[in-house]
Amino acid sequence: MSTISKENYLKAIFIEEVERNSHVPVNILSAKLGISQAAVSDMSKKLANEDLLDYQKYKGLKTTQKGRNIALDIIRKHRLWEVFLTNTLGYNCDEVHDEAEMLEHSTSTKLINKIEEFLNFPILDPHGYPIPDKNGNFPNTREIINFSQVEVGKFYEVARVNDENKEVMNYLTKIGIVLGEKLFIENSLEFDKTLIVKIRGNSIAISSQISEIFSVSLVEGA
Amino acid sequence: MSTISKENYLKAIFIEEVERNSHVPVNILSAKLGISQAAVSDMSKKLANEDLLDYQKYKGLKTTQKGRNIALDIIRKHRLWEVFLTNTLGYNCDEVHDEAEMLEHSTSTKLINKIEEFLNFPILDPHGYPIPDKNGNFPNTREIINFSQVEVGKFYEVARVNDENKEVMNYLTKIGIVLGEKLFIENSLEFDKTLIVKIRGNSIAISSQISEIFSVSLVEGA
DNA sequence: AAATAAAATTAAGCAAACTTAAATTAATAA
DNA sequence: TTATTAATTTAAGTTTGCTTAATTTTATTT
Ligand SMILES: [Mn+2]
Ligand SMILES: [Mn+2]
Ligand SMILES: [Mn+2]
Ligand SMILES: [Mn+2]
Repeated sequence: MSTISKENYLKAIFIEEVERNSHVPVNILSAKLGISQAAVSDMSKKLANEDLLDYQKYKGLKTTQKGRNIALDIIRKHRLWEVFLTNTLGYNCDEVHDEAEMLEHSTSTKLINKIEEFLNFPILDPHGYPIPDKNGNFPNTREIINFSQVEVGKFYEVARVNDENKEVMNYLTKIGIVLGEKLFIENSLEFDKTLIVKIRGNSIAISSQISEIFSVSLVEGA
Repeated sequence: MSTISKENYLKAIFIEEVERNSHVPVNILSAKLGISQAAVSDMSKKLANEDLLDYQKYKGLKTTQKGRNIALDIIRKHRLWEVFLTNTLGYNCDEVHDEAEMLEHSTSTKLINKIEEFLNFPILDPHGYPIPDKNGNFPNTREIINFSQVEVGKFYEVARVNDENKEVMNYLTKIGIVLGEKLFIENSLEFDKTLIVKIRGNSIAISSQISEIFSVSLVEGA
């Protein structure tokens, strides 16, 4: 049986396994969910018994096809709610994540399909993450790279911003890193990978830690 | 702490205590929530300890001011969601109750206030129940009476239909008892209180059991 | 008023989802 | 390779919200 807790586990595991392209260590998930490792270990066994996780002791966690279907369903609900809150109700995009984190578990398939239609089938959420369709398929989107991978002398556009930490989001917004914003890479400092970036006419420095948490797409011939 | 379970208890108790105008017996709540009497008895103690219920052994249940505030908040969320599902997303009104029953527990104050504004501050839900405002006050509405109280020879308009039983709702819809429908009381059978009603040009019989589950308002000088 | 029935409570137990502490396994470093 | 550290699992215990069964209280009949 699927519960709120299990849905949160499956979603977090799926997102993490895709990013790492391999099994997710228990301690990573534990930190991400803010739940003890013992509890994660316990729950993993249960999810594996329900054929939702591929799990062997000490080998980390990965969703099965069945588990992935649930994860994608929750991700779809989460991201569509975020669009609804932003576009229809006028939320700021740093205020939608926590609401969506709750709503995603109280939303029937019928309801989310109606919301999707009402919103005119958006393909990206307010932070730039892609929204799976009702069959769990992601839309085709522009190629994006993490900001730490940019090259000096090129133009980029902010394409995706991490949405899980409000403090971080606020900081990014303050320095002008918001979805769709254009920027030019002026320089990269050798010793610590700090990037000097021209954005809205100002030159600012962006530390390597900050660079990790947002992504951009290349603006051709700019 | 307020949980989904406690919210459901408080809402059900409040609605029932208002209808009865007195404390709610444990067995009634038990039946209404589909939970054993033992569990209700247990939970009542906990809610009373949190000063949410006025409860003494064997004396039945009633919300305190504090409990009533929570109940009204949940009722407000429930009914506003029902309006949203019906008016904005095109649900039939017999399909909204179960969805709202879930959503009501995953909705922040901020969110429901935005929804209310988006819907232009409706005062009735799709079944004719009044929606409390953000201070927990009910709107002024037309006087309504239960259909079992109507008088022969008068015109009425359907003003409220029970929304908790889908089967019942479907039946009512089938015989034409839908919100706003006009009807004329032709006769009342002495022995079993069956009412003969002219509705949409047809005369139909409505049993006393059916009469109990919807309400009407008098149409003056019709 | 006593007997019976109904309602409510108490008792005992269970499953879910956590916790902390102890034990075990795996990874890393000397 | 052995010692140390880090990651993971197991064990034991808690809280919430239920269950059924037994007991007690209250209400209804006779
Ligand atoms: Mn989010
Ligand atoms: Mn969630
Ligand atoms: Mn309802
Ligand atoms: Mn509910």
